[in-house]
Amino acid sequence: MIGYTRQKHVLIAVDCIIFGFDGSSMRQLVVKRSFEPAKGKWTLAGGFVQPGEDLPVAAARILTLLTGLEGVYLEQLAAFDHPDRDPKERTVSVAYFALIDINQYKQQLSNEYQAAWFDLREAPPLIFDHDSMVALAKERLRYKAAIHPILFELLPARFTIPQLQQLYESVYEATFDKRNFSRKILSTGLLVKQKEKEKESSKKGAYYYKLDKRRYQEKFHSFLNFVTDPEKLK
Amino acid sequence: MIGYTRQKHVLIAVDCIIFGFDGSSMRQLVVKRSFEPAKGKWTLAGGFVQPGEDLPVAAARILTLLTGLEGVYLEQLAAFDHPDRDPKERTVSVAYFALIDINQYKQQLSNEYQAAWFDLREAPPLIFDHDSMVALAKERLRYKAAIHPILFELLPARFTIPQLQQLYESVYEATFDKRNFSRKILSTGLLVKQKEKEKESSKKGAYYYKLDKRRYQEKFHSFLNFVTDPEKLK
DNA sequence: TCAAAAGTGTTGCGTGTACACCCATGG
DNA sequence: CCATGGGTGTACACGCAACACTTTTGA
Repeated sequence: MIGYTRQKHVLIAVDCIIFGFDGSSMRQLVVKRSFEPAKGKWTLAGGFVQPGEDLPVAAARILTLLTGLEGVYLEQLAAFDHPDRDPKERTVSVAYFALIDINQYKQQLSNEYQAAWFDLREAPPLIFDHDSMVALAKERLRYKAAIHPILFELLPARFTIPQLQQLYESVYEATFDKRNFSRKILSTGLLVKQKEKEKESSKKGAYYYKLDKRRYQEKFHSFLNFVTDPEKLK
Repeated sequence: MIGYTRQKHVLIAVDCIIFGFDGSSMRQLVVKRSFEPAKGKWTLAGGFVQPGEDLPVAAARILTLLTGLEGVYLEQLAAFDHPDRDPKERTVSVAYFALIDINQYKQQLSNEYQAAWFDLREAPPLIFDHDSMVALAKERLRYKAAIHPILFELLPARFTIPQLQQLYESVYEATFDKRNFSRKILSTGLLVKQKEKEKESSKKGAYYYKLDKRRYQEKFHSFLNFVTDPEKLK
């Protein structure tokens, strides 16, 4: 407990792990770094926190800059600060993970930043400690999605139950029984059936559903226990 | 994405929420701040991260300084950085929460720092945003303890099942059925019954148990579901 | 008419919960 | 001998998992 003078000052940055779902597998958005060190290498979207900004604001700014989207799901993951994580200067980075609807991203896409979506299982190595940030984010996503209905953030406003199941299956790299899955999902009372069907991916067509926003807010903190097997979480 | 030059540097600090269990209720350790601003007010144990230290090392250092204990359970909670959270200078603080055996603390107690244990329900207001750090830590503790067997960190090496139940009851501010509780706890296979009994708090005496360290490591990530009612978690 | 995906019901089993009585002992 | 807290067993209900067949329709 020492006074403020003579304390070392550090840089403070934010890095975003951005998840999306392309209809069949989970993807993450990474960019090519535009400055030294490690220029041209793949990296998480990130940047320094600006004066007057707090961390969530900085994370949201970076996300909007890259995707054109606002109001997306954003959650603080952890602070990373190994003194030598950035070779140039001591930088503390606070990682955030974001869940976005990949279709909206496509509409907004500007090619200003060299960004690319990679399948989570085939992503290239990233700079510094970004790979461990991603690993932690994947773990947290599984953990949280087993308990709270956050995966809806990855889908468009209208979606079908088979699409939702595909999403859960790719997050957990597992398969679920479709009868049990739909019953469990519907029993939450979170979904509202629509009159229209999605007819592209099958002949019969699957009914669209929408989230009941009111119940979603209310029930967000409820345990849903989509995944019971503990091994799938760690 | 801008170069490093001309970026603002900030102070980086660590604050520790230290939980203990006195046998009947949950307590937290707070200290009187020894320097301006807010000198003399109650605050979390904290300090600036020193050059060459990373965050967990700084948190452990602060904890050892205050309690004399080493190797205690320590987990990163979140980074806090409202630009005006510290009135003197922009400081990013990373909060950690610690679980310690309060009896060991008493043995090690040095009065060098003006520290005090408060019942969680009767703690005084703390400076800056420390109250919201504590609130988040309480939430995280409940959340995590519902899933992982972390509360053992708050007990001595030998403990009885009634003591353990008292601990869970004070964490969740609820009461549990003792028959169901002991069955559930014993079914984890985490406990080893001892031959001796604890005879102070009852005439019959309650058997001591110890943690099976090997199984504790193995099963740490398992769901235990001690608390099923979702309302108790948020 | 057939292939491909959507949708739906039942049963068994295991886990959680509610609940009541006996045991050991110090005073 | 009695008051206090410790320890145990059972029955019921609910939730989860396993499992197969019918429906729709585009090609």
